[in-house]
Amino acid sequence: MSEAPRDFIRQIIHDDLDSGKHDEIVTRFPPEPNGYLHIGHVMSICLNFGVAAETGGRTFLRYDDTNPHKEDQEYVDAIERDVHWLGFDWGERLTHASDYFGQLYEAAEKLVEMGLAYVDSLSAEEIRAHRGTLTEPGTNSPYRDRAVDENLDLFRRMRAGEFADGEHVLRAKIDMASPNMNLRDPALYRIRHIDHQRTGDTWCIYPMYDFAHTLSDAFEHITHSLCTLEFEDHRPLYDWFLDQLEPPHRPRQIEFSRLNLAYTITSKRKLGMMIENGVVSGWGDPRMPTIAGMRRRGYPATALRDFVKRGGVTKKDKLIEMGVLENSVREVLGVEAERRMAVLKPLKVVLTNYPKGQVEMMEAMNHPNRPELGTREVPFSREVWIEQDDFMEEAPRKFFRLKPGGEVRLRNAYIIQCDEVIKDDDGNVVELRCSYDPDTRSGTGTSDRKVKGTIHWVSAAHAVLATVRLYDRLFTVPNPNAVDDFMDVLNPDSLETVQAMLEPSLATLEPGDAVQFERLGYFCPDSEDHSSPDRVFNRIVTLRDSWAKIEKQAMQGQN
RNA sequence: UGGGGCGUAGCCAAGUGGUAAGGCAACGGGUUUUGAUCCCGUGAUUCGCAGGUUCGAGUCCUGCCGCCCCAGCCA
Repeated sequence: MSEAPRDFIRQIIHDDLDSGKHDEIVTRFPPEPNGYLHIGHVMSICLNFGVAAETGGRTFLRYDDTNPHKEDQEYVDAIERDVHWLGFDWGERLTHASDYFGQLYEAAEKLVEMGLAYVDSLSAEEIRAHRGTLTEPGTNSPYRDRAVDENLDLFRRMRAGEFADGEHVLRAKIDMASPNMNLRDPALYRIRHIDHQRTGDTWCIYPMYDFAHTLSDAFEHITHSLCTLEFEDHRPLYDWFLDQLEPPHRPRQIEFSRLNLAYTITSKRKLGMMIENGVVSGWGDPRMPTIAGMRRRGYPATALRDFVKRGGVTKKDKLIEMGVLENSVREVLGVEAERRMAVLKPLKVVLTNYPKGQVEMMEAMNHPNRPELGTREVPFSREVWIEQDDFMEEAPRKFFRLKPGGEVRLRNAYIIQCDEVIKDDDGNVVELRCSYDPDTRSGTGTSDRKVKGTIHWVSAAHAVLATVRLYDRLFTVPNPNAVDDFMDVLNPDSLETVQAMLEPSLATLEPGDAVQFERLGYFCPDSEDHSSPDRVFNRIVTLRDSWAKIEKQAMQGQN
């Protein structure tokens, strides 16, 4: 058992185990299948499955499918795939609120019989008007004191389909003057003549969240029902159901704060709008904060779990910087990913003193800190591609790369010197003529002279072409949730596509394999669009880049 | 302005009356054929503010301030 951090929820759980209140911890992850799971859900999944696993308990994956109007099978399939991919297993415990529709209905009748629920025939608008406001108490519905028999009859006829949508609603009879709005006679059942994805047309009345969720928890013997802060006000209602119905197992609801990531949005509605408007390609677009998107982007599941662990579990509103997530991703990939060379924005270099037609195979380590991963051979020849950014005609003093007359080491190969810069009619640099020093070959060279910079390259004659997608944050402000219209703060440059040159060994890389393109970042073949002739790579995350910082600071100093 | 929560460094976060852990970021320095990795070092006389209790307060009490959530027949 790993040493998990003792956040306030784990403390409660351990206290309950120590005191003998519970012998076994049972939790549940209860998504509504009306959208894809996102980074916020990752936290809930890790928490629910985590605390149970750490204590030898069990976790249910339960679909909160009480509103057939919004739900779809596509989402249930995606949810299962995503939870599994994240590394969790619910075993036999895959359930649905709809599994309990029968028991839920019976419990509702029981409340009616107890005089604790009534059928209200007011319209939705009238009910709203009777509810009062945050500072003013509500007023009782004229139907509030219907006799039990009449309520029972009406409720049964609601179920039998005798009424149209909205004609009646079953309400709990609690307190219309409660300062807690959730206790002002909340709706328990509404009429919806619509097929349910699982129960078909068996039902035309569907239970509301509070009622269904509380009882589903009780039915499954959930010990700790963990949810987010906005449900804090619902806890008195949760407890009210338990107090009145007295199920044999009494769950406890505990709330924690959501995980918000800076520069992203997690509202299903808003993510859906971005898809509709073509801002992104779908729920699994690599820029999306969905599990599907992050998986396609190349984020390892272990990195996501590590990220969530670093965030902690508290009740404080949080907006976590992207850097924390990126750090988790780099930390995992830095160890696991093999190194390769690729040039994203190619500039041709001709080695004028290198024999035409000659090819040398250069040995390169697959991982500088893990020699056990071995080496590979990379072909070297007279013409190579280097990165455009690695050459500057008028370079600042601290620029350690190539400049006219300057020297640089080609990684795993030779030291070269820039002799001539060739430009087109518009003055753009299109080619560099350089000479190499034969005594400086990596590993076997006779010269031990050193140069300040080392750059990556790809032999032009052997280069494998690929489309590489470079991603950036989707929004330009840290908290797009806080602006009037999130579409106003979209980052227009969240996707850049380049035609890159890869070293030959990359030709056979498959989706699912992540590698580091040295000096550039971590990349992986795209799981949707990559194929053997038409290679498509995603940049998962860049490497830390202290040169970029120096450059930025220099720019700011000038302005 | 009713009710429910939350305020410890730029972002997270330990701390459970005994003298402010840790991570990320930032900033210095070292190693390095990735300006990566790795390694070393630098941060709170102070915990939203003001009083009070106490030998002693981030922890207890009082008042104030700020932020978040709630008026779906959504979850």
